[in-house]
Amino acid sequence: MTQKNYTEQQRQIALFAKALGHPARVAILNFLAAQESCFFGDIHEVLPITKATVSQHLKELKNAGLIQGEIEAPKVRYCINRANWELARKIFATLFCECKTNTKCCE
Amino acid sequence: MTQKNYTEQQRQIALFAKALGHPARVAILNFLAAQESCFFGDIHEVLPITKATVSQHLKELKNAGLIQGEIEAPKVRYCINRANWELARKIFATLFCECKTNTKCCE
DNA sequence: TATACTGTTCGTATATTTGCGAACAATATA
DNA sequence: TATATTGTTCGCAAATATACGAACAGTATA
Repeated sequence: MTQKNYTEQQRQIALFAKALGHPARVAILNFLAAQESCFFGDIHEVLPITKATVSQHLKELKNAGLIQGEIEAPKVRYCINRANWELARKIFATLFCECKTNTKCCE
Repeated sequence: MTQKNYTEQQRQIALFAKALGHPARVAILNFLAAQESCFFGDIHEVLPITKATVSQHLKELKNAGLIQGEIEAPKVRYCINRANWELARKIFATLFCECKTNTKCCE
């Protein structure tokens, strides 16, 4: 089989999508997107999982570049990474508008 | 801990996102979205993985509702599920537009 | 300095994902 | 009827993901 690689765009979409691929992480993003920023505890409070697991999910979202956090001792403040959030918005919009026959999209 | 469940919307996003969470599946969707429909073999031809694995990825996309396939003996024709494609487009657009301070999005 | 508070990291168990070759099923063709 | 073509399914191995409690680290407070 010849070498058929995936494009950078495809890898980037997959990376963002993977981060969005768990309800807890979607809930975290919903929560963060609805406000300027908030503390870890506030996020933990609205989720049905332990703090260890919340911390893990936050780490993944951070690795994907969708959020960022900074220490504000003794708490940690989290917020959406606006630049990448916008990038993600565009990249997903592009993907879903690449449909040949759907007259309803891209309007 | 009280019961804090995820919303249906959050589960749906996670479901779609999970399906998009692998470059091969993104490539398949790119390929399918660019045309009316095509056969399994055409998809396999542009991917760097074996047919067994391609078949598996197609199954996942089908389970997520993003594509559909029908037998056209001895081949199998696949295409985007336009209704759910549009739903996905909307649901992702909504997610990414729920940002409080980003002036660039939702324009 | 001791204690409380806030999160992260570690270790572990379990489940899911990814990928492959081989076997299989169904139809088409020689 | 035998053989080729087209995909799917099976069985397996390796890698990742998910979740938890316990331990830990850092700062604030008594």
